[in-house]
Amino acid sequence: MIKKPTDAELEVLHVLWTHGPSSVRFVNTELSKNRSVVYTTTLKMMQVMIDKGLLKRDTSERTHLYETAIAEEEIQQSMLDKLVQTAFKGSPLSLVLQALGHEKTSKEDLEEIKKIIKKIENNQS
Amino acid sequence: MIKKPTDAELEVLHVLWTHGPSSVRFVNTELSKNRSVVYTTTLKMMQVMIDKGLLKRDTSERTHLYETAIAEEEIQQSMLDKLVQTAFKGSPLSLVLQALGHEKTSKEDLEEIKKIIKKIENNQS
DNA sequence: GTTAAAATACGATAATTGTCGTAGATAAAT
DNA sequence: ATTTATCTACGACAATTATCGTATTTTAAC
Repeated sequence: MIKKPTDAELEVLHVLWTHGPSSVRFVNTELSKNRSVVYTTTLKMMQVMIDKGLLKRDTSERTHLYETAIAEEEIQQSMLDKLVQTAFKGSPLSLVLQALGHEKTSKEDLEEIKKIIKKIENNQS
Repeated sequence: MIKKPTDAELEVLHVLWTHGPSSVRFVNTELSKNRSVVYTTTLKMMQVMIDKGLLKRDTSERTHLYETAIAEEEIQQSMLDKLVQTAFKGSPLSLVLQALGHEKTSKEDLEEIKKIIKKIENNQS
């Protein structure tokens, strides 16, 4: 079972997923674009995330390089599952409908989704 | 902007969404089916939720009746949006694909989704 | 080589969340 | 009417999360 990252931890993961292995300095700079956060706060958080097994790091150089220890898809899935359970009464369908219904989904996106559906249908039959 | 309910608060909301206006006693009994929780804990939580504006209550009787102050859809949408931002790089499509890809979606569910897609397409053209 | 800049480590604290016990009020049961 | 059960209010505390300051080390600049 995956321990759900906190909101602040997700922000860090987001940076690492997007930019790959990074220094604390870089992550902090990215976070600072959204909100005010002190360098050592980011450092401390990322150290805690090491302990939790959410991150790995290379300490061979003075400036340590951090990367995610868990695949993005895995965490996404785990958070999706959790959201379905807690907010959508256990119904993934309900979640998908809500997502489609209220987002202004583009034509291209709809095509993508139809493709996936066909794929699933083929596998089922 | 809606303040995101905590996990424990979501459990309470879940009960109220499912069963409508309820007493603390009833909510606590429901929660107890899943995990061990003391009556006053549930009471305190629901009182806090009143302060946060997540619940309303009728205090005209000795046994207060609580109900949700925010529509289920609104909270669902707000949590979806948040998840999309934090875990899916801002792409609702990515979330939907992930949800469809990993869940064993039934034939019936797929039909439902196709219906929604058609509906959206019609509105767009 | 001394100073300045940048990095890590880590403890302290604030803020939030979750938990529970006790007190007091009200109603029901006997 | 006294006891018992049930309810609310609320303070206190533990656990988790988030934030930051200080100390120390290491590199770079001068």
